[in-house]
Amino acid sequence: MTTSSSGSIEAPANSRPGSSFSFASTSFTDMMGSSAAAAGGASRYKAMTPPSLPLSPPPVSPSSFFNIPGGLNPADFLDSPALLSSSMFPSPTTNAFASQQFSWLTPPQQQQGAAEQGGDKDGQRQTYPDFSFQTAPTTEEAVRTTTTFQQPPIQPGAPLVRSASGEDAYRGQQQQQPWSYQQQPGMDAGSSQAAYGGQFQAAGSSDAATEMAPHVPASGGYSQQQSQRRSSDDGYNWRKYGQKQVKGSENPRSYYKCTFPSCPTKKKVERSLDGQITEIVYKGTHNHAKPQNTRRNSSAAAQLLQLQGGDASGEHSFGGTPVATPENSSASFGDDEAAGGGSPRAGNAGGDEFDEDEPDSKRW
DNA sequence: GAACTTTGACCAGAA
DNA sequence: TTTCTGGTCAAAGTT
Repeated sequence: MTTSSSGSIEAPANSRPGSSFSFASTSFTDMMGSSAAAAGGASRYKAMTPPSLPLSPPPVSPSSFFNIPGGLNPADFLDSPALLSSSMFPSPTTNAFASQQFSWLTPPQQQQGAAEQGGDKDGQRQTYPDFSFQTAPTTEEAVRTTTTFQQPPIQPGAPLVRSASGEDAYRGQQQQQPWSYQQQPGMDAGSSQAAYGGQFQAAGSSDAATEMAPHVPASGGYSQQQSQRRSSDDGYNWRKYGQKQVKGSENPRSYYKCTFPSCPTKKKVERSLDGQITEIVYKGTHNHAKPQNTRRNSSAAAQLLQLQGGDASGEHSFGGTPVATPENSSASFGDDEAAGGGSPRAGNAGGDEFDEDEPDSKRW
């Protein structure tokens, strides 16, 4: 079984360019990975919390990453109902935005069923441009998770690209739109995604969030280089072992292996020329728990949960909906970049770090 | 010195 | 069989 997801959030068409943003969601598969599997794979969760509450404030340095009109308090912006409006986030029940952006997608479980029924030829890959959790794989068979990032949000008519391998994925569109946030060159999608959609989780089995973990530039000067070097933000450690220029795509594809001994999990990451992640494909499942006592497993998620009214252990709920715990998930938030270099503001809810950013944590 | 990235070369499967 | 392509290896360089 294969799970994948991708998604995007876009601001209402009439929103102000400076205050709107879009982001491509990560699959956050790991959020559901082990836990869901452990639970029998029957659980399905949906992120109810809007991605509007980044664990960290927007990058301090000027950037097109997130433009906030002058005079607009970022905090206010984050609290703005507009950011939480249904027009920007999928309905928890329909997975569709008010604009019906994702009306085309099939709920994960349905897709799974479809795959089982032959809906998906190989039955191995599906793309869920929504933010709902999916049942984690229950077998050891290779699981491939695709996370497709898009610069502009998925448009209703966006072309669905099917790769030679039969993988479906929405590719990031090259053309940029005024209302789309622009990721800083060199800043991986994780940063942006985490910043604006860290809470969103899609299902999967592995740790899809990898590249998307919240390496939000720390106010104290987060190392962008570090951010790029570290390929994993999903709680697992990855080692890049190859890079290829895939024919038919101008984006180089990088290959990563889980560094855990004997762990067969691999992932492919495609980045656009400007460094934005356009696709992530996971292959295999981790045969180990996420490394602990690592910054990767930082408590960003925990804090997030706390912010959401949950706690860092046990079952949490976003807006009343149970979600994977930081422990069992490799949600994008809570990784290296996020925790370690990236988002100290993630707080120390679950750990011992980020003290220097406590002010930020409190602020947020 | 360990861990990681980079990058050219190699290998295997598909056309 | 040959060619093409994706995936992987491994040495060298970097952090």
